[in-house]
Amino acid sequence: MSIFFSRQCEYAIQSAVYIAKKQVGEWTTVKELTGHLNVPYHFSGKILQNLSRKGVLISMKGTRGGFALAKPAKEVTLFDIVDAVDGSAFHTACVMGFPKCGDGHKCSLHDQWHLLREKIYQMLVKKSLNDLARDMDKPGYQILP
Amino acid sequence: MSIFFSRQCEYAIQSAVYIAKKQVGEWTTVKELTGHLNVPYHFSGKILQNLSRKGVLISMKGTRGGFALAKPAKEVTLFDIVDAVDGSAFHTACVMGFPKCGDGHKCSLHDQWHLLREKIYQMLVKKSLNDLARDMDKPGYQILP
DNA sequence: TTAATATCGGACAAATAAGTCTGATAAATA
DNA sequence: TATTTATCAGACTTATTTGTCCGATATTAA
Repeated sequence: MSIFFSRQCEYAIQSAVYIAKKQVGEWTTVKELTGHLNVPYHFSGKILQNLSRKGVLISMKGTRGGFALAKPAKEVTLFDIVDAVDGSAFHTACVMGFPKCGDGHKCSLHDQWHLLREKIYQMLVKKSLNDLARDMDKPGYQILP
Repeated sequence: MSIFFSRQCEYAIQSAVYIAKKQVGEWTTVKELTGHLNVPYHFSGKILQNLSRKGVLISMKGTRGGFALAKPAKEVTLFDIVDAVDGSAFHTACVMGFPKCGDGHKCSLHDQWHLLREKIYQMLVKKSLNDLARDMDKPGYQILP
């Protein structure tokens, strides 16, 4: 099911994109979010709480409360979300899991994989939540209902 | 721990590389394998049995038994191993997990990711077990003890 | 034929990830 | 102030992955 990110991380990304579509100053509740996304209600709560502990989101309790981005959507990258949820171990670990693989003893895929994962990193770090939200509103890109 | 492949798949790859270093006609036992690799004994058995069910390995019971490649190491690609263990869902699923992402409704990363995963696929399908075994015997590439 | 040594099959146990529930707390509104 | 509605914290359950155990079967060698 999940390919490169954990399922929790996929949920986090989708939620962040949804929230990034909102006007500045608007709050998004878990109820609204899970009404539009295919994410379990209580699990969503956990994920958003985690993102606000990590400083990606801010939260407000009470009747008109909810979650919002801690920074402008232009300044939050996809990598920020991934890093907050899954970490960035993919940047150092051997793709085939060889324990000794490193600069001294490189595995047969080491250099190739290094290049590819750098491209993946660039893809994540260059894409802001603003980019994502904008793209997914274009015709042919619509995904969220 | 595991980055792109499941841990079981990492074990399978490492085991396949080890076996590919053997002469044609030699059998490798689970005991020998787990003596050299950092893979749990009984788990290793399961993994190799699975690979032989999938036709990647052949097996022989009894005193001089063990496992061996079903085909010459030149003809077995890394993708064959990955496909046998983890499948090839990474080829079709949306990297951010958007349920409706497809040719009609592409997500914002769709095309970029398509390119990258094709490069990953090429990396896997172009690398034979023979290549891997050869590379990992070179100085600076040594990983298996 | 017997003993030793290997895979095979299935059930089982442990660890991790995913998902749920409940009571507490804080903010807004009546 | 009381009620409503939201997040928050932690314990809990379920599902999946990882890892273990044991008895059966097949092969070799004494």
